[in-house]
Amino acid sequence: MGRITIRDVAQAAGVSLGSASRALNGGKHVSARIARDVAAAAKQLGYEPDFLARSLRTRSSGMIGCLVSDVANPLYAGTVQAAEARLRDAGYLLVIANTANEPARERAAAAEFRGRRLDGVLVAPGSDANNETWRGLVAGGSPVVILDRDAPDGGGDDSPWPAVLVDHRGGAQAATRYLIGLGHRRIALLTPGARMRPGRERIAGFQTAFTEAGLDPAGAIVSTQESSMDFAHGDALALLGGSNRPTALIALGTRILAGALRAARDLNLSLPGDLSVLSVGDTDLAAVHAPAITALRWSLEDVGRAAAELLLQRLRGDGAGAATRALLPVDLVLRESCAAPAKT
Amino acid sequence: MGRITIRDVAQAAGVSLGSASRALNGGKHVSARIARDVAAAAKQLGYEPDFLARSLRTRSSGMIGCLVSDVANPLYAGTVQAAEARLRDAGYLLVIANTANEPARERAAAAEFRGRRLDGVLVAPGSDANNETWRGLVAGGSPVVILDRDAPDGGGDDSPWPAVLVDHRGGAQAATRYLIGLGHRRIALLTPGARMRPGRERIAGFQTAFTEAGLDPAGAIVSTQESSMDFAHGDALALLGGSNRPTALIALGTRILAGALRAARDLNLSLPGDLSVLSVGDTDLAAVHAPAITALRWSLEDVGRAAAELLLQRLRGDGAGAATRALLPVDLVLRESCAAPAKT
DNA sequence: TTGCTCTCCTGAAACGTTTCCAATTCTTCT
DNA sequence: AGAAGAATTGGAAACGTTTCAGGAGAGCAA
Repeated sequence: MGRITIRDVAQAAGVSLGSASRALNGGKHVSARIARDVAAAAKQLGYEPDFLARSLRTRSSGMIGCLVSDVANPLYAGTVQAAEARLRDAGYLLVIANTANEPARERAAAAEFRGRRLDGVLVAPGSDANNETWRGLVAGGSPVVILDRDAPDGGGDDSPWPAVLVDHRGGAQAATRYLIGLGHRRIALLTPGARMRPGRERIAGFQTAFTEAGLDPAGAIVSTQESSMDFAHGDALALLGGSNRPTALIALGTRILAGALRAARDLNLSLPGDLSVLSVGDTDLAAVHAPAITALRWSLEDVGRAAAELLLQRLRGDGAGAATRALLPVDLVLRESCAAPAKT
Repeated sequence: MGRITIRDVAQAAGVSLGSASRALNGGKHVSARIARDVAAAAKQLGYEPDFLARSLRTRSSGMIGCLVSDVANPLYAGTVQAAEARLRDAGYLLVIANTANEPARERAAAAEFRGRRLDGVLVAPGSDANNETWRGLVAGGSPVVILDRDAPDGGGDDSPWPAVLVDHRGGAQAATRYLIGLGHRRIALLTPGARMRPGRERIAGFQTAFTEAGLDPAGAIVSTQESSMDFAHGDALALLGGSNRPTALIALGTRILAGALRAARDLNLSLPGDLSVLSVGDTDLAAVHAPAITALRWSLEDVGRAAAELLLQRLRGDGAGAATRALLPVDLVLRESCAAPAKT
């Protein structure tokens, strides 16, 4: 005695297979009597439809893929969670694939997704440059929504790729302006490399703020690094220990920020007296550190939700008139870690 | 012109459907010539097998579900990531379902998993008590591995449920012993409620350490709370502001720890002079805080990996002789946040 | 040569749905 | 009343794969 199929339900209800299917799917062209009988039979037998069979027939798996470099990174985790919530409400399941920033894994995951006939993909690859991955995803034919990355062919505003972007440029610019306004003239930006959009945009905004203020751009010190705490620690030590050290620091995320803070502590620099620190991304660490760290904040939930919404739009088919991209704002949360630089 | 099926491959190679299938699956009873021709044809046509159709026939979806209360929580995210890596190497895709601790969502997800014919499930429900969820999962017939939770019917060591457990009891006991050894006699434990295994075990270990030291158990103050920063902040304020305040604090995770640290700062208590603080879970915050927080640490990666391994074992069928549960150790990482209490 | 086993191969039957097509019944209008 | 049209229904085909039941040769012993 195997699983209960729709066939059993039809038999129990005394109707044909097709009618049972129509009745269960609430389709039209079903009499009230049959609808009732089938529903009753289904309930009584404890019938549960088989998604696999259904998918095979309808060519829609009801699953969305999520290609992301590092789910354990809080910045992604929050996004994924929000997207999952929205998608599951819409009846989709979310499949995640961690790429650990390895192109090979990205390609493998893209191929896997294609074979599994996923209905759509949310993607934030480890590098913008990796065209292979993009091609692989597109080949599947299902809609793709990009999470805070530039699409391969011209990231212009008319790019055909639906995307959810965060206004890192505007945020970085606002933060830099703020520090400049406090009197800082040498500011260091510690960020993961320009390999990806967030880093690129932040650097652009950072430098724009300098030039628009008519300041010597040499004061805008960009230090790119991998997102490792130890690495950032070493770099920050070198940066802050040298002569003519910056008077303010903009650091990305928990890890780099942590490394920078440790370095400041090692050098006995007090915050914000000797050094102003500003965090890109409002983490628990920034909020609770003493002194509390002024931070750029954007909503991870909004990113996830917007991405899900954009994807659902495409899946429903009304992709024509709808917006193709969303630009989410970044706010500057003022706390205690920034002040005017010490007089020299 | 649609997708390329195995039928096209067979035709191109000039063999029958069945032969093509066997050739591609590397099965026996295939001549070298056919194997070669089929492989060539498949490659030339760019054939990619359809997992859905295959699944329907083989009754194995190649997917593992992961039911977890909060993926955005770093404690879970790390585990999920490690599990995903191991499972994907084995050819499985990981499907996540966030339950946000709502039993209704848990039940819905369990039903969804059943309908989708997932091959196995990794589960860490929001509450041990919710038998509905368990029943729903089991009904699917596919193996279930539990992540750091007690199974419903008697969590004894001979429980039939494969599980990966973390030795929170041992960890809490060691931490408490350490604080007692420093001279503390009033210690507060801030942890999410006893609703779930980790909390229960920690409380048990905490209290055991007191009784085994022959101390007044009234000194072991257990303060349970939801994992919200603001909540913990308020509670910690009340706890530390009152008369006869504890001289040491054990706080769980980033959020509660952050709340507690904020409270200590608000009350102008210096660490570790006025108050010793110990973190359960080694987060970035604990590592970088000034002073650095002594913490209990266990490996999230190991939990995920072990769970995946346990599940794969079942899926391969050799569940009989294999170990049914793993108990992972918890280490005490000594840092600067604990010291002997001030003399009264 | 005959019978037997063994290997390789083909054709067809599943897996559980949805959906198309044709057949039937029920309305409704002239 | 008769017929056109709509609504409902049953049966079968399809989705793309794996696997089962056998058939066609080939090798080998008698």
